[in-house]
Amino acid sequence: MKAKNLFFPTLREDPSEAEVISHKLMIKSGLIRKVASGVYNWLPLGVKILRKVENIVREEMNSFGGQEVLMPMVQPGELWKETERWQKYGKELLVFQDRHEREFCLGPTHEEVITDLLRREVKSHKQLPVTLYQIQTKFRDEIRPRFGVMRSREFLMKDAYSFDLTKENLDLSYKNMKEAYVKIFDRLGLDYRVVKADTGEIGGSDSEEIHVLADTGEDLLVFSNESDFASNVELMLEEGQDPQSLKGKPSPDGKGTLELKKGIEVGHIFKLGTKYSESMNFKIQVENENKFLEMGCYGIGISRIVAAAIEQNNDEKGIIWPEALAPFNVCIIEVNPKNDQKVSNQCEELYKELSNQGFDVLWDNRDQGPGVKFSDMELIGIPNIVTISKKTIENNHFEFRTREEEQGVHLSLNELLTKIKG
RNA sequence: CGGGGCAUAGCGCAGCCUGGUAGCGCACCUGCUUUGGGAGCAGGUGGUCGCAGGUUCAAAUCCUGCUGCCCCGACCA
Repeated sequence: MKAKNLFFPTLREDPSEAEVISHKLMIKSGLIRKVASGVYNWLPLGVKILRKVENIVREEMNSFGGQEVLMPMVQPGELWKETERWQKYGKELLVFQDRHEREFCLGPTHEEVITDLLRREVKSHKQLPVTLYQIQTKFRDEIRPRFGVMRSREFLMKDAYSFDLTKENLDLSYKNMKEAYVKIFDRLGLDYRVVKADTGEIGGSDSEEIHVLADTGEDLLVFSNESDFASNVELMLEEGQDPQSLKGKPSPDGKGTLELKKGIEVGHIFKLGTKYSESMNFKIQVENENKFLEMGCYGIGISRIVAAAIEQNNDEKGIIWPEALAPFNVCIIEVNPKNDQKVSNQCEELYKELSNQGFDVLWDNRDQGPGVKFSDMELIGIPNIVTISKKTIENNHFEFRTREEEQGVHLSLNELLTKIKG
């Protein structure tokens, strides 16, 4: 893509509305703009990154046997009354009436809708197990939205639901999903941990969270320094206990002592058991018995991952995208093309060559000085930077560096291609 | 909802204390120059000072109410 055709309004100064680094950088680099508190526009560059995350999640969901569906954002009140969450979910549930004064809510999650869907369609154990997922916009009327898309009211989420006949099979589906999650977060290239978690309002038995480690995280996590014990502190605290008091204590599994770290919750997997199948009467006959379905639910905060990735990967110049999330693989900085007609020509050639090789290239052909181009490309975090100028043409080479390097190296076309392929 | 802060040009801010009809930097427009790290000079465009009411000869400035936004807390798949 040519930068002239990309709508990415970058800012020179820090936006006054943002406090945490990821929020500042997302606004500054033209990924998002605020519409209202906790509600954001995603601009082209932001959408590109969102899609990268989505696609990794989608690929792994599919390869682990999940099937994609799309459920509505607007949900009828009756379903929520069946599970009694119409009352219990609290004010986070944004409710309203349609013109016929029927009650609806904006979906903060989809257990009710998916259970309703499957109880109508699944009549035999032969149709099981089934795991469905969607990537869709959720709305939770947070008491205090904050830190941009990190804790917004409207956000993009992948939510998956598994349906099994027995607890043993639920265990398998859960384990399967956990594997998929590990695969996903490995591919995303983030420093993350899987920790034991509270099951909270949503109910159920086992539950684990996936956290991206970052000092600005809202959750405190405890780890053993010797074993793989890891938990959200919530689970370890007595009433009124100071989390810091856990530090240095022996790990509950008897191996090592505890240490604390902060994390951003980006995924959560649950064994729901029969909580929803019972309240919504979803059962299937096996032999002479009617059995309630064993359910699991599995969330990933897609938009939150974008913020978490930035929180973990930035410097004073801007974002440093992990390869898997970068909106472009390479940018070509065209330095002062008016100096020499050949500059643009060579940019065009390289642009075509790299594109043909399957790279997503951003050619900065804007009518700007080199300083602006370098700063912007660094701000938006393109991992590989190629510079073409009168000088590089006279010397018959390309200048190349990665986002994190200060100094460039001089390369031939072939060397450049190998380098970018990494 | 409790505590704190902010609201003045597209963005970042000053002016407010001590009332006299709005300013700076960046951006934007025009021209010339410049061209490897956010260019220079000259000229220019752009504001119901968040909204409503009050005090006053006169309000961005003082008073009251409201709204929005941010931060801390409570809350939170």
